[in-house]
Amino acid sequence: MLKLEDMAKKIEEFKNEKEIFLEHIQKAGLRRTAQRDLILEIFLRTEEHLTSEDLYWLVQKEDPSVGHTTVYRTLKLLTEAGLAREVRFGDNKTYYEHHYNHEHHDHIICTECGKVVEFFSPEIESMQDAVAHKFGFIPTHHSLRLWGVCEDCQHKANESHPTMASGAQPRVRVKTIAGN
Amino acid sequence: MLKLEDMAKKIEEFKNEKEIFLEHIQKAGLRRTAQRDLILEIFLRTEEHLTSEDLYWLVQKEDPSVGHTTVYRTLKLLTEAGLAREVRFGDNKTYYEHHYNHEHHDHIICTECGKVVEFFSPEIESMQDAVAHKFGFIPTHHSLRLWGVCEDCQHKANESHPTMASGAQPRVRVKTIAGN
DNA sequence: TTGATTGCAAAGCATTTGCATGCTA
DNA sequence: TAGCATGCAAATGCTTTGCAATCAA
Repeated sequence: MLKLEDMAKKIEEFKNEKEIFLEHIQKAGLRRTAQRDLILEIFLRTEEHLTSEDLYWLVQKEDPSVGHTTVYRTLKLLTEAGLAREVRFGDNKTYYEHHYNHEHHDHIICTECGKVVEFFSPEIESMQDAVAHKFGFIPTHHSLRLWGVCEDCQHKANESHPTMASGAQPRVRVKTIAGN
Repeated sequence: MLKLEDMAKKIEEFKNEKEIFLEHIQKAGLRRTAQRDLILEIFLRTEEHLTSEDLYWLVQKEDPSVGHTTVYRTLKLLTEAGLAREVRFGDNKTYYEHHYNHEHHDHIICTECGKVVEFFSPEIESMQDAVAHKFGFIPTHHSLRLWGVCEDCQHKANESHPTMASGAQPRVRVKTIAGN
């Protein structure tokens, strides 16, 4: 696919997500505001896992008047609208990632450097549903996280290095193709 | 198996877990104290998912002089020793469950009543390992949680009822046999 | 005796809430 | 105009930390 087409698709996608958002706002009897528009805008253009805090600082750069609270509240709103998804990687922070128009996926997290790889396994998905039904549950959603040592960190294993547990490590998000 | 044998096995298991604990304490150059003994004791005899808070109150009943802090610190210790495992069900609390001598398992959580069912699926387990290796990771551990509506709540679906999101619901732990 | 352990109070941290003010529909 | 939204400060809830006193080895 051409770059131009990629961009066109991206723009299209943004438009759709904004429409979804406005629709949700209307249905819920809420109001469209400049802050919500800006926060959504910046959220959409950022293809990363980010915390409310992260997003807050990005928003700050464009409009320093926006407060922490509004970002929190808007992220909840985006989650309700199906545009964002909450994820946790074990560092006791809530990350948000795009949800609408994005394939569902799970995460592998490196215990050494904090790198996060996204993957998708249809087999695991269907077995999860099977298990849920076996216990009489109608499944709604799930969370699967795998932890381990990534290739890079296995090679660095000789050198001494701090582990993730011992301090904040930069988190890297690695885009990945489907798993199985 | 006779009840008597069950009890004998239980006692045996407790003894082992205590030994593990003492061993861990020794290896780490730490010290055995009355508080740690008591907290471990009560943790072991409680076959539930419990929070530090929960455990604190149970301990209080037997020794009101023990503080919150010590329970927190001891639970961390038990986790390091491999006797406890931290779990989260989405209500933003850290639960602890027995880990040593207990089969590894995952959880299905009812989104309506908060019921938690434990299950184990060897197939899912091995697929998880396969996925990790595919991405170059050496897997260490994982967390799989399924959410859905349990059988009871499906039947109650006609009556009006609050959802879990709208308030604290009693959490029930259901002991379960292996999943697949 | 030495240094780990405890309990209290205080601090942290992420998140939520109360409320007066501002703004959308 | 009605009432939702905002931003600040304060409150919350869970967890950790500083510290003086205590206790195990």
